Amino acid sequence: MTEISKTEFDVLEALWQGHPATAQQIIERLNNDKPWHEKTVKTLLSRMVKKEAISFEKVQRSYVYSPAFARDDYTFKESKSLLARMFSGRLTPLVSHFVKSDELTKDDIDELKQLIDQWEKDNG
Amino acid sequence: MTEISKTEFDVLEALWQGHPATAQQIIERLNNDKPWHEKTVKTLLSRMVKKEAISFEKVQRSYVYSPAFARDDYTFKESKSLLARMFSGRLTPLVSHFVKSDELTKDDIDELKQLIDQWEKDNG
DNA sequence: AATCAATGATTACAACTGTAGTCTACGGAT
DNA sequence: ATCCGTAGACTACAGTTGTAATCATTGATT
Repeated sequence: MTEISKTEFDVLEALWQGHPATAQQIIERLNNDKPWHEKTVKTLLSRMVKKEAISFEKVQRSYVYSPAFARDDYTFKESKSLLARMFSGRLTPLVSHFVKSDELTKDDIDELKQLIDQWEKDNG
Repeated sequence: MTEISKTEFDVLEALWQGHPATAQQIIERLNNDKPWHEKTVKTLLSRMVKKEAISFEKVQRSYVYSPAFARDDYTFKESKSLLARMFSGRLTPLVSHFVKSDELTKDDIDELKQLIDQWEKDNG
C-alpha cells in the first residue's frame, strides 16, 4: 500500500464510494462537498495511478478507475502508523486522551464496552 | 500550533525530553536512536523556529531551544485530525479496528476498562 | 595578532504536493 | 471531409520536505 497525500485520500474516498468509476463520476461526488477543479482531480488520479494506489481500465474514450486497496486496510495502517509515532504503538494512551478531554458521549462509552465484551468473547 | 512534518516531530521529541536544550544536546538524544547528521538537525531546528513550533534564546555562542507547545497537546490534536479525516471524527471505529485485528492484549483491555470506569465516575 | 573550530545563517537540490493550464488525439456533429 | 468538444498526457510552478554542504562570525588557542 503506497503513501498517499491528504488530498489524494479525499479523491480516493470518492472512489471508495463506488467503483469502478469514471473521472467524471468521481468529480461529481467530490463536488457534493466542496468545489474541486476538474484538472486538479485528474492530476490527482494520474498521480495515484502512477503510485499504484488506484488502477484503471480503458472503456471506450475514457478510463474507469478502481482503488488498489480497501478503505479499512488503509485507515487501519494509518492509525497504526500514528500510534507507532506518537504513543509507542499503544492504543490506550490515545483513548485516554479522549476519555479525559470530555470528547466522548454515553453512546461512545457503550460502544467501547461492547467492543471489550466482544474481545473477551473472542479471546478471554 | 503549527503544522510540522514527521521528521520535525522526531526532533521535537528529543526536545520534549528536556528543555531548554542546545542543538548539541538534541543531536545527542536523537543519535541514541539512529544516526542523524548534525546539519540536518540544525536545518530542522531553524525551520521549526521559523514556523514557531519551537523558540530559542541566545546563551553566549549558541542557542537553547524550547518547544512552543506540549507534547500531549500536539499528539491529541493530531489524533483528532486523523479521526476527523478517516472516521468521521469518531473514536470507536478506530478502536474497533484494533479490537477485531487481534492487536490488543489482556492488559490493554484492562486499561480500557479502567478508562471507562473513570469516565463513568466523572460523568455517569 | 593569527588561526582554528564550532555555531548559526544561507544556499542547494531533488521529490512530493496542491492547484491548474496547455497540448494532442479521437469520436461525434455538421 | 471538417470542426469541435472531451479525455487523458504533459507542463507549470510555488511551497514543503528530507538531507546536507558552504559561508560567515566569533570565542578560544597558539
